[in-house]
Amino acid sequence: MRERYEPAEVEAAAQQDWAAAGTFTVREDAARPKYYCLCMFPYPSGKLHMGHVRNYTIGDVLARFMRMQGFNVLQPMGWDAFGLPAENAAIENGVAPAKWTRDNISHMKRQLQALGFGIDWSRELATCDADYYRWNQWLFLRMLERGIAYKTTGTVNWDPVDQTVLANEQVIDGRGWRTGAPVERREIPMYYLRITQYAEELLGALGRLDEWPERVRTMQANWIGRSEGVNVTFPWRVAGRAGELRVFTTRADTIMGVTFVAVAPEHPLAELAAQGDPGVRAFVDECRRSSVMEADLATMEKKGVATPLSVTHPLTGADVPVWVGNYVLMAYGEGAVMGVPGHDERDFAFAKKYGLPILPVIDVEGRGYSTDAWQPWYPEYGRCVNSGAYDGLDYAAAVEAIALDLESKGLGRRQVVWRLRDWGISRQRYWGCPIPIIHCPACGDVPVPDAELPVRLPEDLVPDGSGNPLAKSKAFVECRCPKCGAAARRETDTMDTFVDSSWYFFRFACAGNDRAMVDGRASYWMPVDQYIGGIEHAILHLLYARFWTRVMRDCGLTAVDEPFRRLLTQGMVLNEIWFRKPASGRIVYYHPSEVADGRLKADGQPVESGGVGTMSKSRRNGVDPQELVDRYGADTARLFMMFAAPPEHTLEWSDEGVEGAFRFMKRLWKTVHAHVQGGPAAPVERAALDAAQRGLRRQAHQALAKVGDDIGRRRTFNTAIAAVMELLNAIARFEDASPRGRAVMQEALELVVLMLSPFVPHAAHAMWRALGHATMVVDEAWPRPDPAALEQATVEIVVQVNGKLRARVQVAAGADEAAAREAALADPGVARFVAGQTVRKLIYVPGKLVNVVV
RNA sequence: GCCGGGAUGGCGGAAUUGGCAGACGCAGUGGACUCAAAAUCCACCGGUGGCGACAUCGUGCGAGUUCGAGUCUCGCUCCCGGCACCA
Repeated sequence: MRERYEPAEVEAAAQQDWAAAGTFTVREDAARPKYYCLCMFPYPSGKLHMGHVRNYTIGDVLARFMRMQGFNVLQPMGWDAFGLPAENAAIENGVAPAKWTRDNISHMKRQLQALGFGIDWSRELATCDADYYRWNQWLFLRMLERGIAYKTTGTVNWDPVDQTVLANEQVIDGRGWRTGAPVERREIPMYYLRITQYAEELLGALGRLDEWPERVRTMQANWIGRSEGVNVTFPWRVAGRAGELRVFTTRADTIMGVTFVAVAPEHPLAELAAQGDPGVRAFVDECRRSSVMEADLATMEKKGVATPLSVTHPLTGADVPVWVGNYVLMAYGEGAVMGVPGHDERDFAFAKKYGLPILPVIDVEGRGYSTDAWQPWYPEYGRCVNSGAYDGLDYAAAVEAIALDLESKGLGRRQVVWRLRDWGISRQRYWGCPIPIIHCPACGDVPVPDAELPVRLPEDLVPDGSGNPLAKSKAFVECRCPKCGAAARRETDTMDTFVDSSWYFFRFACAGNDRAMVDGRASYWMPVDQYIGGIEHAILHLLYARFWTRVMRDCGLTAVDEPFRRLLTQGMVLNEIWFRKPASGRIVYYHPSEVADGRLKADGQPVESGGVGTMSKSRRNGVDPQELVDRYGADTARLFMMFAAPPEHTLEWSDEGVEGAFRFMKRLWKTVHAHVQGGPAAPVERAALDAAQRGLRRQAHQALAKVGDDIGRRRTFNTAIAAVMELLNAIARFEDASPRGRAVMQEALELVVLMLSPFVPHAAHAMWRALGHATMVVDEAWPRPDPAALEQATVEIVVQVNGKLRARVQVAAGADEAAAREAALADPGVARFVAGQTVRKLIYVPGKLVNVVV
């Protein structure tokens, strides 16, 4: 063992030893309990960022810890390799997305290896490989057969200059990101997956995901959005035509307060009205031109237009005018609402603006209602008034009575409506998984036969920003109809990349099978025991994966329905933001390393602080993990990230903090070095130790118990590391070169190395060898705390008088209340506060505390 | 607007079941070593009063429950995140 800690040398040697032994290559083994530890796979954007390092360090610590607990641990890694950035890079640099992606993968793989993650690389996959995405296509065809996948028209953002479809993130302030042209809405045919069919199950099962963060479960529940209500029919008749307008409402109790109905601009009734009314036509067309994004819709002014149509109130028979409103969403419920201005804020505003009558029909605890101005309590539940037969009923009774009456007339039924919508997976993009459909002029849309899968994506195309290069590739598009053999066109849309990430965890478990999507190996490994990734995937990715897994289950491919048993969402990595705002021109950002005490090092002039924020290229506050590893080694980088904050919190970058972690590594190394210079130590003779030796031994075993609990149960890696630091501080104070002292020292250092080995595996590997072991520390079992070491003859208890801390006294370990009372009252510090008063009561918490109440 | 989470020293954070507030680290201060600096080591490090022992206040604000509250209850303030014209 060298005296100096040389991370580069230590880390290369450890990695070589692991590789030579095939340490992380795992096989299914029915005799051992399995543990599948998975981190969300990265998008190969170029190089690793700090968020990756944090994510994969958390996973690696858990994987190594569980391995030491005796589990057969699988920790795989792959690449979420399809997506828009590869096309953008192609547009900028003229490089094919395939080459760009694969170059990035090989670079990032080397970086991951340098960080020492215990990954089974034999299972690596990239979603852009045909032997992966062929199974996307295969399962898509099964979904078509089962009616889970279907085709219908959908709305997209259309850039009229580039003649291309834009993703939502390519629309900036309603304009195309490259052309600046106002974006239009377009209706085009797209494929959808019927996730709504699984809404009830996806929502219900959230309750059983008790090892997921509450936050994520709530977010998913809100997203799925279950509403119970009544679907009400308003019949209409106009110029010889008749029909029924349906609306959904959760407030059937207010139905007697309906003074208008409003339909979405895309609603068939709006179209009908527009045919005979230029005013309505103009309004509907205006709505169509506005943004497709709902966030924008929400902030738009509420506007509407009256139509010449009216409908019949299902209970009163009154005529109710039909309006078209821009605030009515076609995609939710029936695309139409009943207007109850008395008790709905939007309807109230709408009625005020257009002079529609406002009729209060709910009385809330006798509070006075005025139609002059909206009051926040107007939508509260109460008793029906102005409602004929329903007067006096409360919310539940009124809904019940009204639903029954509507049902008996055939003009309504109770209904559950979901906010969740079906998943549109068609993307008019090149770099994605081709949708395996052939369009035949005679046979229509024909699925590609299984035997012809995969439909391979040509890898030599270079997008130029206008349209989808696939559509321009004759070799790809032109084909024969599988049914009739006639000339046909291949579908050029590709799948949403969320499809790729919805089942990759199954594929890791049965890598390399070219005959089936999954096999028996997947039933050994699945479900994933611990999944780790960013909170930004709390809704879409995790919901799609839960859905896709259920589809696989219903296709008989797996018995699992929840893919991820336990979920950890790690916080983001933040850094300081510094900038200057010139009088004219754009804000200039400075890297925190260029700034000291609020001044730019280069010119000594002040810069403005933007607080802390996520590391990003645009704000120039990123820290490159590579520089960190080059300078301090992977172990220090890993240690700092795990120590600086609990895994779910945001982590503020601190160069000083990294220095602190490095200092700790050097101190630990030096301590081990100094110890092993003394030659081999004898085994600990438990019975023959003096007080100081027993003390260190107790601290070591206490730390061991805490660290095991912190990693295994609490996942508070920061406190685990703090406990080891505390132990090392105690070790440093322990100066005892006697044979017995050296034996205790040897044991304590071995425990430190074992406890730290999940965090700093390379240094632990070297120090374990230095401490005299032929084995690799990575193969060691997690030690059990020795109960004998934890025993104490006396314990310190705190003494309070009236709840205020007044003294600490030593009592025998198993002391009863009488003994504790005696010791407490005998203490002079306590006596001072008790003197002259009567002890009314005495609380004793054994081994901890006495509270004297006077 | 609705839902969720949070607020503890100069900073990141700890206090796990209602029982010693501030573990551990960073920054800072003083000292040792050094010609000097870096590195390293030692000590101190919430406020106020006191030479000191010690006392006293202190976990966003206001109440409450309790022998005892950072932790529980009620009411506020502010911050962060999610959803958001969802009928």
